[in-house]
Parts: sequence; C-alpha cells; structure tokens
Amino acid sequence: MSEVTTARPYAHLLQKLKGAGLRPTRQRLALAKLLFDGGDRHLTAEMLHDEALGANVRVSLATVYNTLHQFRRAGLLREIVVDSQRTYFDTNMSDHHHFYFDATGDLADIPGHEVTVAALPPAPPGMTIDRIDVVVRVRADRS
Amino acid sequence: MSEVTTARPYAHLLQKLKGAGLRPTRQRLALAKLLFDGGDRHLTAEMLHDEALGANVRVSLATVYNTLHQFRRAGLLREIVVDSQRTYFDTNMSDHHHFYFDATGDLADIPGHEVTVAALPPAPPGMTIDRIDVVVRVRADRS
DNA sequence: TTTTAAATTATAATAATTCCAAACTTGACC
DNA sequence: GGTCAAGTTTGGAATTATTATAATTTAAAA
Repeated sequence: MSEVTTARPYAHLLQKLKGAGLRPTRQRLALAKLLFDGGDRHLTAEMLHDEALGANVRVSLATVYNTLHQFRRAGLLREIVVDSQRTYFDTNMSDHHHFYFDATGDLADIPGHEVTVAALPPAPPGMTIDRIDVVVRVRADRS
Repeated sequence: MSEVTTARPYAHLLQKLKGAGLRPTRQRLALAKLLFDGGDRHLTAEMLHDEALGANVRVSLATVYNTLHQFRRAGLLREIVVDSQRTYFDTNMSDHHHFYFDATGDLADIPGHEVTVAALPPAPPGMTIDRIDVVVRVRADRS
C-alpha cells in the first residue's frame, strides 16, 4: 500500500542491480534505495533493517544480511572492521580510510588522498596486498 | 634489559602482575607465562584456553576472557580488530601495525618504523586521536 | 589461624550472524 | 495471460563468541 510515486526513481538502481547480476526484487530495490540514494553511509545490518521498517519496507533481517553480503560480493559495498562485535558496511567505494568514535560507534570518512601510508614493507613471499585499512580511533577530549 | 632466568622462572611474571595491581594467582601466572614467555604473540581467548589445557594448566574459558581483559586494561596486552568474528590480543606493545591473512586468520607484525602515516587530517573538534591502526590485508597470489 | 575481599568456575544469558526448509517471486517460454 | 523452474525471501532455529551470574575457592591481611 505504500508506493513511492516519483518519475522513475528506481532506474539507476535497477541498472546497478542488473549490472551486478542480481534480480531486482522488491526488497533489493528498496534496500538499494536506502543505501545508495543517501550519500556515503556506514551501516550495520540491524541499522538498515530498522531503517527499512521505518520506511514501511517489509523485509526480514535475514534478507538484509543476505543482501548486504551480495552487494559486497558484487562490489557495491565494502565491509569495514572497526569493532569486533558488529559489522559495518560502507557505501563509499572510493579510496579512503576512517575515523572511529569508540564511544558512540560512529564512523567518518577520511579521503584517501589525505592519508599516505609510506615505506610499507613488501607482502610476505607468495602474498599480494589486497587492501590497506587505516583506522584512526578518536575519543572525546578530557576537559 | 631483559634477563632470562632459569632459576626462578616466575619472578619477572610476578613482578609484572604486581606492577599491574593484579594478584598473582595460579591461573594468571600460568597464562602470563604462556603469553609473555613466548615472544610476540597474536591470540584469541579460545586459542589461549586450548594452549593452557594442552600445558596441563586447569583454567576455565571465563577466566581466560577475564584475564585477557585485565591484562589489556593494565597495558600488558593490546586488542587487535581485524576480523569481526574474533578478538585477537597482541603481546607486542611497541609501536607497530599488522599484516592480516584473511584465509588463515594469521597475523604478522609490521614494525612501526616501517610504516608512515602522513598527512593525516586533524581529529574532529573536541576529539583526540587515541591510536592509529594500519591493517594490511594480504592474500595468496593468484598463480 | 581467621577473616574477608578478590578470583575462579560452571553454567546461563546475550548478541550478532548464519543456517534451513518452506513459501513466494521472477523471468523465460508457450 | 498461464506454467514452471530457478532464484529469493522468510521466520525461526542453530551457531558462535562473549559476557553475566551466583556459588565456591583462594590469597593475603590482620
């Protein structure tokens, strides 16, 4: 009963899913809209699920998990490891790193060009560097 | 100046615990021995627990968890976040970073002086940088 | 030795995530 | 449009890592 009726608000998302070889189901389209039509985002499965329910999108938590991992495998999302208790997904696929606010669990992007990792030793023999993650952990000033 | 003493193998560990304000119980001494008398180590609670049992040290998993966190709070260990499913503890407290082998779950140290993080933007207002973690994720060459 | 606060333990509880089998959609083909 | 197989979704159970609890044991101060 809840239909969004803008001109063709799903065309680019349809393209995105099709390009990833994923069927554009109602759930995937709705989640893609929440994820990709809102700028750069850092979300857990639980957060996205709540947001979907709040937007009157009926989708199970299991599907949210499935979808996030499918999107990640398709290169539409990246997984960020900053807390060993929850998994965040990041819609920003450009080269960048993160500030992490332990107290609140918030993340903020640091553009890749603002960080330089220099003098890195070579990967061990037989190994290739896949990715370099820089996490800058910050806390409130003691005042 | 680290002297290795065969005569009183627990003296330095006793000192370590005392210095941290922790009672030198049988369990803490045994775990400290496994942790600190074996060079730089990367361990999960489960791994340390298995190792203790293998060394005929009777200790519960709950105590291993408690002890690891107490040691961390006392500054004897550091927690490493590289995988959102398990928590590693690192006995190397010097400035350094990590290679992480996703396939096997292994970690290897990269001495701090071998990595330079330059041009870092300032912490957001009211925030202080606590720590910078660099994780270099590597995988086996495709061959 | 006695006392008591701290530590340990087995077990239950929790939280995030994955698994599963049944029910439902989707797209291809007629 | 109707049929069907493959792909997708779902609620709920299972799993995994970790933390909490309450009873018992131990360390060390008196």
